[in-house]
Amino acid sequence: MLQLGQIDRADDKPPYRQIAGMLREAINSGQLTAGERVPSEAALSEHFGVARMTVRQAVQELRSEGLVVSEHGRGVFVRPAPPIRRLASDRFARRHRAEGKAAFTVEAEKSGYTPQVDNIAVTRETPNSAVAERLRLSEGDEVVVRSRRYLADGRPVETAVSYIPAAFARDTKIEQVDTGPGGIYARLEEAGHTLARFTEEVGARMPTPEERRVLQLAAGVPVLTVVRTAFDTDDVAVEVCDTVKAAPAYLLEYGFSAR
Amino acid sequence: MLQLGQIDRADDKPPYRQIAGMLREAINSGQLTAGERVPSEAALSEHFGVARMTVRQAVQELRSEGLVVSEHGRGVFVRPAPPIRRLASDRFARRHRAEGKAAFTVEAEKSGYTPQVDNIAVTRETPNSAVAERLRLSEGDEVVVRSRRYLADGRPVETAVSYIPAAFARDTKIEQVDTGPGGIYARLEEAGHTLARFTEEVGARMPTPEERRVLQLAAGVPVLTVVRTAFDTDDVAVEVCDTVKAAPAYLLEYGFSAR
DNA sequence: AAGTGGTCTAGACCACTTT
DNA sequence: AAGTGGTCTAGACCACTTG
Repeated sequence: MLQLGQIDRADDKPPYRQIAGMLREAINSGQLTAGERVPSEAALSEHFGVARMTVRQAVQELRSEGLVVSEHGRGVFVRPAPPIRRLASDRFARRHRAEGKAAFTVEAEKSGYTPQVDNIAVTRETPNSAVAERLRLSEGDEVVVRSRRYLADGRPVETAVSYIPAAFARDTKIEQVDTGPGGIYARLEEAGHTLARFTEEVGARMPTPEERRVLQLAAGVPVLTVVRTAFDTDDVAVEVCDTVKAAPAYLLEYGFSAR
Repeated sequence: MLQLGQIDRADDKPPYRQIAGMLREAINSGQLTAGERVPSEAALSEHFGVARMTVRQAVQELRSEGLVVSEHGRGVFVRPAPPIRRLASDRFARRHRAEGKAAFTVEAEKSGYTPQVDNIAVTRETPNSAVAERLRLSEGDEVVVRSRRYLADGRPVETAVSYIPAAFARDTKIEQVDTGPGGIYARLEEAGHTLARFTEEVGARMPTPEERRVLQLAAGVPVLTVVRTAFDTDDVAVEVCDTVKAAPAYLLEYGFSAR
């Protein structure tokens, strides 16, 4: 059974913080390991001699740090660290497309998980200003919007929305649900837009409730946002891809020169 | 005065979520703008006809999303969006060092804020395995550890810890608090380690309580982590720099080729 | 002094999971 | 049925900020 100290009523830190601190320490020191159940709120409330609401406040603090997740009717558990997926910036290299593989498939093979894509939707829309600016579109130009969700071993890890100028998608499979081997980048290259370079803008924030639902994120888990723009050999922006990734599941790798 | 609806007791969503939803909507729709005060807990509790604890739970939800911040004795305020600092990957270009400017100074000039560095500490330590591995050090090799905190217009935005193999720091200013114009990269180059390339590994997570304190982060604000490794022209790793950035204040920009 | 959020109590009923 | 977390009530006292 887990050993826990007692509250010091003389301490200026409020009881709920002291309790949170002791539980955090138990997790960090390995007394409570990943997946293990934290003592029930009733047990903690009795052990520390405080009201249940006070214990709940302590647990809430750990939840918001992402240290534990609670499951209704089962208990509170130490969050197991998900396998980290390293994304190297060569994942869009032409040699992969030449083999008919999309970027997500390439990563999956390298990291050894089962890739899956669902919730694919394709529409045609007038882009918002951020997308229009990146694609240097004129007022009224339309884009093909491809949204989808990626899963690794059945767990959602990322949502992505691609925006391709409608003019570039004409007479290609880009506007169909199945884009064929190598994905949209392969289709763009066949249409004469040989890809030359990409830029990525990386940020992080807390997810919206909608994103939490789609990515099945526990409370207190942030997301990484990556907006990628693809340019062809004429330095024309041919695609903007807006992705939202479950932060704990990713490590992004970039390289650049000192010149 | 802010217009708010009423709770629907027949709705399957609990009252506190309905209240959180209405407040979130008021913020997103612009009825409540950045910096503005949210109605007091007493006022909300009376308006909705619920106990104060129920209102607090709603506000807690918004706090954990980073939408609002509360100030003891003053009220709850819509969080103003901080100015975003875009970090381009040319910020370590040699031309900047040649002008005697460190990377942080370069960004500051471009973005128009006042840069500041404090909490500088320099020690000599045996590195942990992650650092030792990146620097390809042998058992027992020491590193010079330089830690500091960066502020923009007086607000903490980033902490950084650099690890430089002690062998490379010998007879340089690297082990002194003031490293001179152009910073440690300029000193490394003077010592014959001309820089060739960098790699960066980017992730995001919730901050530790210590990081929240040092970066003065409100509850529910994630951090971006960037681990940069610098290589010289012989492809020897000469520095590892571990940084933790307040996520809302940053957008990282990277470019790479399609080859 | 008045108003604000921070913390806490001692209950209650509910929904969910497991036995 | 028993145990778990989820939600809620109706109070209380405190610390902090402002007029």
